[in-house]
Amino acid sequence: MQITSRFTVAIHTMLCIASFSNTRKVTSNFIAQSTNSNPVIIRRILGQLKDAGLINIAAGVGGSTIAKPLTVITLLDIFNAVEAINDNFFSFHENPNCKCPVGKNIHTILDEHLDDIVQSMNKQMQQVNLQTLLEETEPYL
Amino acid sequence: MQITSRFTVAIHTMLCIASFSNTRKVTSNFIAQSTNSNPVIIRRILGQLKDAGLINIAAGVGGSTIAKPLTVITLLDIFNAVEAINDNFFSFHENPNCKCPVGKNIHTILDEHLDDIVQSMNKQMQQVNLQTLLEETEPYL
DNA sequence: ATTGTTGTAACTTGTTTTGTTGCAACTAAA
DNA sequence: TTTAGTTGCAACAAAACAAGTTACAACAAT
Repeated sequence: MQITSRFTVAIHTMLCIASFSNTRKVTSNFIAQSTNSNPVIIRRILGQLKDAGLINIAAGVGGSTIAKPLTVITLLDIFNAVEAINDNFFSFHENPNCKCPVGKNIHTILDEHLDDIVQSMNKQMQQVNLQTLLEETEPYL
Repeated sequence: MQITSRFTVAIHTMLCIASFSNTRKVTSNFIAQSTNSNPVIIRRILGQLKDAGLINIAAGVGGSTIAKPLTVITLLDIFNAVEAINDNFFSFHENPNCKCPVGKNIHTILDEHLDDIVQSMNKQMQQVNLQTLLEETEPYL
């Protein structure tokens, strides 16, 4: 069980746009080459990032730009944009036996604790913003 | 993207053993009925829990028991037992373009931050032990 | 008009999770 | 020593999902 590569590809995508959109047109094809992925895969991710309000996409002529100040975009924003889970990070087996006291209440017992885990993950993801990542990239540019 | 139900089924399994093993024989079949799963699925999970040293399984005659004090077994122990990831919770797309400064360094840039996220998740999982969960279950027994 | 791009649908491929069947090995008890 | 109930495991099937691919209409600047 792993978090999909979509998350890190989306971060990679955001970094490409942030790094290059002021000097060249950043198309799905360009990003696909940098990530070693596929333009259509990237377009799907770009669409999600746009729906989340993180980027703008130029229709027709092409190319994407960042839609917000880099300091306010965090890993959590990107994660939520491309991983449509939010409330169901952990999954349960369906229809546990309601005649068993454990089976009957497993959801009630676990929900709060699992939510705490998600919250602590979210909190840590919020600590990292795009500006920071970009600064860590810049020595290599 | 969701964490597999194996995790919550494993917690459910541990709770069944903790709740019932002193009054009856807790077999894979019994647990399968409580979780609405399959005895073989449960046996696979039981095997992982045993390998992690969390339970004992009686060969031949059958039935499982908890192998450690309930207070020292945490959700993290169970998670690590059944989700064989540990170091690769987040995944990357393979072979990013090493000619692109972002592609070339994406791993270096992200690894530490992603590890922080995993660590904060682990830390929260360690906050919840089986004893606590059992006490929360007991009102329903 | 032409060109390059996006958005999207439809399909394929590969992997993983979950379920299932079958059976040898084992242990306690009859 | 047989019997009954159970585990461990292999092999396979089914379902779900991630990722890749092909194709094409819609679009906007030149």
